Amino acid sequence: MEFNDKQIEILQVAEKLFAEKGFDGTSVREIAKLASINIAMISYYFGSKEKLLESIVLHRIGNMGLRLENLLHEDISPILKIERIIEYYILQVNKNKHIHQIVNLEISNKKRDINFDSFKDLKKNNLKIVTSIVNEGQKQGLFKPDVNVALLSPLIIGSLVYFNMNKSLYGDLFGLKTEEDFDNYIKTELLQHIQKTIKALLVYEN
Amino acid sequence: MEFNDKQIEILQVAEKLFAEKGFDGTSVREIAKLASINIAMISYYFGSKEKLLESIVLHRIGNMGLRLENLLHEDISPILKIERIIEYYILQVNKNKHIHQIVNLEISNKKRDINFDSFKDLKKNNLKIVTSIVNEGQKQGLFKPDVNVALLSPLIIGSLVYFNMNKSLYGDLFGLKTEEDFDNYIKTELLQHIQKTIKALLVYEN
DNA sequence: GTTTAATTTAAACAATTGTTTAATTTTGTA
DNA sequence: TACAAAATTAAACAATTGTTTAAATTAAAC
Repeated sequence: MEFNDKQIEILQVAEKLFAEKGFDGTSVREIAKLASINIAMISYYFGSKEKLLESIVLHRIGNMGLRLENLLHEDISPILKIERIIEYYILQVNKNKHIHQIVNLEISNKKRDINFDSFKDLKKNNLKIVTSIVNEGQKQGLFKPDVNVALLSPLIIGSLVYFNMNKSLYGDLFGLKTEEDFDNYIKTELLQHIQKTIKALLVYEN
Repeated sequence: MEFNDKQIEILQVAEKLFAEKGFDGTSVREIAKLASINIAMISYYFGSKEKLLESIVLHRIGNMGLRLENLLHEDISPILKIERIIEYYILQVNKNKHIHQIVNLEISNKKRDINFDSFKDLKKNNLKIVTSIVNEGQKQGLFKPDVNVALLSPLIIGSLVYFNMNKSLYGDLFGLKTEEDFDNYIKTELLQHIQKTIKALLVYEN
């Protein structure tokens, strides 16, 4: 699926609004207004409001091809690999927070019939890579056995999502005022905290 | 605020629908139909749809008074206390998953002007309790220093929320088919995994 | 320059939205 | 039983929803 510049502009505006106000909470007229186009263009280009959402997902997935595979064969310690993966997850999800917000909002919405399988496949593939790295660390005697690797990403992404959802609370607690403050905190403190946590879970103390 | 039986019935129906389809995705007519009442009763009892949502929050908060305080003064190890707290969190949030789903959906919705401060206060109070328990463990030399306690609940609740949101994915991965399977998995595997993680972060290895 | 196709527009469409009205029924009280 | 208050109803309200229409404009092709 190829999108021209005008279509991409619409996708971006809609992505922002859907993330902020939800799919049902956003009207096509709002999108049209903010994108400076006629309402009819949405149906003209995408067919319907629902298909617009599907296009957003498709468009974002296409530009989100993870490069986790590269990590696999790098000649660094499994510990460092895990650290890098966590950093990559946090930065990636935070950079694309709008689409993640949308997916998180809509994925469990029972009335919607939108296909998020591409997201699911992405996650399954990432899990395979992380699993093989953990196995590598275990073979080298660095990592503890009996770790449920599939539950690591709920920890990483869940923490980030919950942190972002409760901006008001954590803004109070950590004195974060601007959007930039939040971004900085996530990229430093929160990231390090998650790395520390997962290392504590995986790695033997020296 | 006191609610009669009929009002509570409406609150429960609305809570379920809001959680499943979102606030904007649920019409008052749906609620009225499922609760077997006339549409006008919603305005009559609660004033408006928005105030209905506020009533749901109020009603749930009232029945959610945490008993974490009791744990504080029990004569058990800080390690056990932390385990208990995590168990309590998971069970409590999972039991009230509908209202948590709603709050998570709506708390970051920029168009809504609903007061979730009661939730925020609850969280701040819980944080105080957890902090004092962690300090206790640190004084006893059981816990490591330099742990960001405020980031523990994103880990706990975030993991659970993310797990619940991605039912389809984790259903595939762990072979969970029914709602009961999920509930069981959460109360056993996921709970233990989170306990293990946080203990690894906090407690010195023996 | 003419013709065809693609884009853009304003207007209209029917359906649904949350809320209110005014009449009716039920309930509780004296 | 008679009265007043509360509860319930169907209908109407105006506003907003997503989508379509048919005409007008622009761009591309020949």
